[in-house]
Amino acid sequence: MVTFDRNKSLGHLAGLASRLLSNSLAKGFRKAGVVMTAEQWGALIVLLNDDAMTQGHLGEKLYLEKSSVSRLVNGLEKHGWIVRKKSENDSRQKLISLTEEAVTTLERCASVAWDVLEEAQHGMSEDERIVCRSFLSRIISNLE
Amino acid sequence: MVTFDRNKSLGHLAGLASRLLSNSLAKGFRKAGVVMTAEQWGALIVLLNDDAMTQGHLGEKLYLEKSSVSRLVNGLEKHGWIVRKKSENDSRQKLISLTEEAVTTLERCASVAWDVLEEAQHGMSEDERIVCRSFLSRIISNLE
DNA sequence: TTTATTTAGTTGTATATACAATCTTTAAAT
DNA sequence: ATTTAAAGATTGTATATACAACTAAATAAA
Repeated sequence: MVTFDRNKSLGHLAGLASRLLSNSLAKGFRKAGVVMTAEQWGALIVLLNDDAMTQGHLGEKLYLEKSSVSRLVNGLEKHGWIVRKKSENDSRQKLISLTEEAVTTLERCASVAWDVLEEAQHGMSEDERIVCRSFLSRIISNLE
Repeated sequence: MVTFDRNKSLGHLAGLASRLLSNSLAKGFRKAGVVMTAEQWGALIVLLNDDAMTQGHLGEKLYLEKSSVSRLVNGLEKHGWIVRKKSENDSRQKLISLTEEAVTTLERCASVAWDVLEEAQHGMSEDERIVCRSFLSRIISNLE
């Protein structure tokens, strides 16, 4: 007989924590008047810190398949948060950069994101938060 | 200026760890000759421990919307891993139960899942693993 | 230089998931 | 008893993601 206690499984816990975080972020943004998913938020933050990158580079940062990047960027473009520009050096590449509107919107979302992260880690000391993140980083590097 | 270090964000780390775990599981199953997603695996394990439950009950266990359960169960049914039976007490309900084939398949998958979880937690002591899971549980209960 | 290979993105297809709308059946209210 | 409300499940629609196949452009090989 297979016995696998799913409730104590790392996979279950990581998946659920991640999903609840994403859902809370999206709900918080919506309540603040911004229709934005957690994944879009993550991608825009990457672009905010390192603007005008190719889709391939964005995919490396987000650890996403190029096809997933393509569709994620489609959504960002539809919202008017980014623009695609053909690279002059290499016409296969498309450079993604944030619009002014995106920067304004991110300002509005930042406090929401902060609050959600705070709620998620409520009752955890700063040291515990650091240890928690280090465990997740360990898992990531183990599986990369 | 918004400054949000995504690389150190809990959301980023939890999301990526969860996604890598799911991908590794699916790849491991595929390599073992079973085409099964991590989510399907999770649902089947729930059913293995507590068979013949309604879709609503399954959704509670998995923390999924009923519409998501409906489609997840469609997939399981298509694979021949579960059957839907109308409840006799309440004809709105559908009782889900595992097939023999599912049990056999789960046996084959169990060692793969074990190996992936082991790989993910490589270098972590048993105590650390427990602490890691408790952190994730804390996050889940904070957001629930 | 012509051909073969690699690289960057897109599109097809499939599963995962949420939210809203709908349908059917049961339970509650009048 | 009839009407209203609630509950269980499905379907429509949208985003997220992976994998495979494909297109176009740049590089390497011949």
